[in-house]
Amino acid sequence: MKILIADDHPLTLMGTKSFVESLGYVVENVSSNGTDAFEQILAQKPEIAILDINMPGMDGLEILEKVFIQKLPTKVILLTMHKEMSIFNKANQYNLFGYILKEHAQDELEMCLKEVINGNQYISKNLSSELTTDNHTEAQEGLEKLTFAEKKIVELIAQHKTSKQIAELLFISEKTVEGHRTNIIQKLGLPKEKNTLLVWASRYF
Amino acid sequence: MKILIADDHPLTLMGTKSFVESLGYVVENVSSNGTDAFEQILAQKPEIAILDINMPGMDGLEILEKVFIQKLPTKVILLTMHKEMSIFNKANQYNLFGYILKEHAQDELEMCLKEVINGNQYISKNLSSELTTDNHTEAQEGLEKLTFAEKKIVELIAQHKTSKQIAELLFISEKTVEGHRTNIIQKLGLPKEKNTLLVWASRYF
DNA sequence: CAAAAATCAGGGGTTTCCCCCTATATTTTT
DNA sequence: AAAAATATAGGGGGAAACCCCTGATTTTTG
Repeated sequence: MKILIADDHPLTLMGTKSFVESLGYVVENVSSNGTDAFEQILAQKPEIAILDINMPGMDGLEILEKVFIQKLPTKVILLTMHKEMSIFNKANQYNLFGYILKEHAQDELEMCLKEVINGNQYISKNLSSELTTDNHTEAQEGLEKLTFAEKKIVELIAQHKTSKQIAELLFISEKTVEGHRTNIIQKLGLPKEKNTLLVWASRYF
Repeated sequence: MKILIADDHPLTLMGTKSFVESLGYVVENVSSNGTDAFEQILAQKPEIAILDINMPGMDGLEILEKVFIQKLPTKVILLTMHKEMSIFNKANQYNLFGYILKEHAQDELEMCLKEVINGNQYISKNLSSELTTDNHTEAQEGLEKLTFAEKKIVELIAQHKTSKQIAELLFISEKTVEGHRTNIIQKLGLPKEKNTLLVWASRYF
């Protein structure tokens, strides 16, 4: 039973590792960034991967998506601070095995591992009650309305790229980028002022 | 040598605890919220308290302040994700003994503990290089360079007014506003990209 | 399969920001 | 008194953002 744990915060990584080990499991691989974690999943094919959602490079959600698409045998447990239903919903499309809030990890991780090992899904009990009190959703709610291509463009706008530069980066026409911009503004419900999208992206992305 | 550790994330708390213990120290108290942590400091008077800054109830900074005001013997080490100079500056007014970024905890905590036990202050080596990207003070410093008329214009830019609208509001020519804009950008040292002033004003004003 | 959605691409237009330059009146500093 | 800073204002121009409109291809979904 090989278990991989990935978290970009070293202390949390160590904490998770020693906690899982205290439950009697063997942690064979640890990783502090998403890209490395996925490579290890590819190479080592661990039975279980406990992944933080917020990581540099590739986040837990992206790894889960890749694992699902490539039909890898690794069962993914997402460990996160995010109580948002949106992330959970997204993750749930990719055969997610476990979803646990970091705050309740100590109470739930043991049960979760047992269930996941038996092939069952385990979702944090506290999720349903807490996802009502969500804080910074204004931006994330907006982002959810966007398609993948649109989100990519918002990301580049936040990096102060112009439509021309974005077009070059994505190998598409400047006109396409402009079209996306118009749609994004529409979807986000931004006021009809100049550069509101730039300001929005700069602030919330 | 009694050490107290407080962190609201159980996994990070455990990680920090086991790491500190692996360095040969004894952790006598742990706490997952600020209020409880301070009560334990009051009751147990540990030599050292390693506190997370972001905690519910009372944060690390508030605890540090109380410890300082009440002249408690506990030496406080703040463990944080925040690279901001502002927080460090505030903390430094209260006889802060250690300031470590979570990302570098593994490299620095051992040295930090040694120094703090010897009565010395230890500040994260990585702080100095990273605190250049401080937001609040940088903005305020920038504003101080501006004249009264320029500040007024920045204020209106932050309210999403265009140069034309600003001109009408201030009963001056649009060209004057544009001239001020150019000078403001110059004084603030903003990069030569479009709309940087708008983004700057929106964010920092 | 058919409908809907996403992605791509173009024409044409307006407004805004920002740049270059110059210039004048007033006030402040040296 | 001379120099510097401040606030004012103008000409002209380029780049970008955003608007309107249309259309095609591909992918997803019912």
